[in-house]
Formats: sequence, C-alpha cells, structure tokens
Amino acid sequence: MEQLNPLQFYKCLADDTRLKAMLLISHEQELCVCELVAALELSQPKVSRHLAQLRQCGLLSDRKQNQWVYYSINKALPEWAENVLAQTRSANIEFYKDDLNRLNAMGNRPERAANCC
Amino acid sequence: MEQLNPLQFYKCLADDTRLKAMLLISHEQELCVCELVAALELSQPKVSRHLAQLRQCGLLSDRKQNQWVYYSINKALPEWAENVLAQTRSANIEFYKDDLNRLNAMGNRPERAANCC
DNA sequence: CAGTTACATTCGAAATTTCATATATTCACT
DNA sequence: AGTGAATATATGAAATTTCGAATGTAACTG
Repeated sequence: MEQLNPLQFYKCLADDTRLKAMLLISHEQELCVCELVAALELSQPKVSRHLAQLRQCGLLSDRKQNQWVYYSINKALPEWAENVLAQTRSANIEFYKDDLNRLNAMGNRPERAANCC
Repeated sequence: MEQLNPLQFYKCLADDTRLKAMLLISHEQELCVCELVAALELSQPKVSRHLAQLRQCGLLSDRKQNQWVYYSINKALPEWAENVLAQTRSANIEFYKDDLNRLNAMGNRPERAANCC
C-alpha cells in the first residue's frame, strides 16, 4: 500500500460513524464489530461497511479470532496520523462519551484472548 | 459560536481545496484570495466558496485591507485542532509543495501591511 | 463616471457519499 | 447436516457535496 495521504486520512475521519469508531477503538485498543454495533447503536451492515473502508485506507487492522473480528489502530500508521488521533481522542471525550458508556454497559462482551501462553 | 466539534473540523479538512488552503495559510501565516487562486490553480469562485466555509466553521479568520481580503488561521481554534494542523503541515510538505512553489513564483503579490506604525 | 481588480454569492446540474435492504459467508455448537 | 451468531458484500435509491457559470458588490484608477 502506498503512503497514506492526508486528504484520504481526513476523508476517513469526516463521517460520524467512522470518526467515533476510530476514537472508540483508539480508546479501547481493540473492539469487535458487535461491540461497535452496540456502542454506536447502528446497524451491523453500516458499521461493517465503514470499518472495511477504514481498513482499506490503512487506518485499521483486523484480526479474526473464533467467530469475532477485532479491529485495532493500524500499527503502521505514520506518526503524524497517530498524533492526530491521540490529540483528537483526549481533547474530545465528550464527543464519544455516550458511546463509551453504552459499550461499558453492554452485556456478554466477547472475551479477549490475552496474549498469554 | 459554539465549540468546534471534531466531526465538523474533519469535514472541513476532507476536501482537496480546503485542506491545501489550510496548510498553505498555516505555512504562510496569512494569504489573500488571489494568492490562493494562483497557488492552487483554481477558479476564484471555487476558492472563495471554500474559504467562506472554513471561516464559517471557525477555522479561518479574515481581515480586509484595501482591496484584498487576507485569511489566517483563527486564533481562537482549540489547542487540539492547532496541534492537528501543525502535525499535518510539517509531516506532509510533499502534499502541498507544488502549490507553495507556484505561490513563490507568483508575480505582483500584494504586499502585507506590516503590523508597524 | 466608466473601467478594472478583488472577492462573494446564487443556482441548478453533476458527482460523490451514504444508506437500508437483502443476501452471502464463516464459524461454533448440536 | 442443521441452526444460529457474527460479519461481509451487493444493489439501487436517497442524501449530501461539489462544481461551473453567471451575477453582484465594493474599492480603486484614470
């Protein structure tokens, strides 16, 4: 994949669903689709479509474990983009606070397979 | 005006004309419309329309001097947004290098009235 | 006051983005 | 094999954004 261009990066962030998903994932390290569906209160196809776009543009990575697909911030993101996300996340908690609350209130969250063993 | 919301901020940056205008203005402190028209090689109404949007969203300020209107980064921007712009600008010079060259090659640039006298 | 330069705005068309709905796939469990 | 949960994708419609072209305004110039 070619180097991430700033216009493409900001186009990815210029949508409510994608921006909140990025901030939530950044906050939680890793989230699966069903957790994002619950936190954002959106349909599964809608969330999945936006996550696919973020992955294709190189902002997110995914890993499959059992029946779940976990999304996380792509480790290969350029440093400036990481900094932009970090700044945005810490200065705009209000923006995704409600989503975070719904996430924490969610029952039956799939357990992370820790990096153990 | 209410507090700048990150979604609105990123929507403003999610357009080639607006993003380059922001980065050029950030780089040069202040630019008038005709300088941006020359640097970006775009029609005057197109540039003007996008600058108006950036001003309405609170990203830019304008000041009128003689026949020119100078645009600069709004001093009241929240710190996180300033940091985002600074990061983006210094890490993506390639993205607006050609525009900067055209700006520097431009003849008859209006002179800034220095903050003197 | 006529002409020119700099900039803003309006308008409808064109392009892009987003969406809901339906369907497909994959895996776990029985 | 059969069922259900989790996720992905395809499709066409709807909403949003962007655009060029034309026009408006204000200020300076001669």
